Amino acid sequence: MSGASARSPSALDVSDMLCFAIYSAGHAFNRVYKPLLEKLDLTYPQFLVMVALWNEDDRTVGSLGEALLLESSTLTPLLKRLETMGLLTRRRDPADERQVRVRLTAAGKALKARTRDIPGCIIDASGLSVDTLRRLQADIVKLRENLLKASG
Amino acid sequence: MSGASARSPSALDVSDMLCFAIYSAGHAFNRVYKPLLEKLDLTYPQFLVMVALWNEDDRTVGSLGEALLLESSTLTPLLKRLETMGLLTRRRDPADERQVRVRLTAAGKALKARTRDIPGCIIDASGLSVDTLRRLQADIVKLRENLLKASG
DNA sequence: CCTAATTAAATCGTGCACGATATAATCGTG
DNA sequence: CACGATTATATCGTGCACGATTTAATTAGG
Repeated sequence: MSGASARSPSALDVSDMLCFAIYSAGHAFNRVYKPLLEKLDLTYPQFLVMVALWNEDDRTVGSLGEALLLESSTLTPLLKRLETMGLLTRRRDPADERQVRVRLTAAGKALKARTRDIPGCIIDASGLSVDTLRRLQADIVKLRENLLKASG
Repeated sequence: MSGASARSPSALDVSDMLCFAIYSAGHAFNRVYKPLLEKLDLTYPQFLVMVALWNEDDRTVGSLGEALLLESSTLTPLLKRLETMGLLTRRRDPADERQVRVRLTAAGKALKARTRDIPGCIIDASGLSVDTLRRLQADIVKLRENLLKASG
């Protein structure tokens, strides 16, 4: 048999690769979120932007990008869609016209109430205890920090 | 202060969400892989397809989709690009013309030699011990299985 | 057989995601 | 205060990713 079945730490087989586990777990999360978010007419990345704004409103595009680790080339069209839906407004900051300030509308704020049961649904779908989830989350954040450090 | 800072298990704040940790860790992995894969002229999903084929050649599109948890609508254009690059061939199976068999070319097989130091680079970039990585991988695979079960 | 149902890929439309580049405003230095 | 450098966002091009639909081949039932 080939070396792949030896399951060495650096095995080059998708089923053994942590990066693939994370890549595919991301897709799996998306599949769980999709029916829940469709009721709100949001995609998952749009939902993340809304969560960020519910926790801190009136932010610049850059501040959102820092929180979500996304570039303006990703956020700008996404924010325009949310603006078209009437969930937020985008306006140049008069004090510094380079910046665009993103603010929730009343509808955007109101939408939060309709997300109350989502965390519970996700926890249920994960099939893991809250303690396990918390530990896993901390480990992955640590991993992410190391990876970002390594990639400059 | 808002409820978010209480860090309750179902806290609706991106920095507390496991799904976001995984989503952003996926992006972080991509950033580490990018310079390594650019030398091979591969994207990360293309690399995953090649890894799958290095471990088992002469597969159908469906078999690749099952291994990588991707749909034919994702794989077909991706495989066409790899075919254009001369790394693989796509041919209808004469025994069942519904299926398309994907086979590595000599160039595709040869490319594997140029990936030898990638696993080591990734392990280094992760900043974690091989044991920790292995445990994390197993936990995330379990999580993924639960999520896929829950999403039908 | 021969048609209905099933299966396998491909196609299409929408929405991320990012690097490279462009545009415009602000800052820093002399 | 002028002008080069920096900063913030937007634009463009490429490549996933998926659901819905389409096309074509195989299988099953009568």
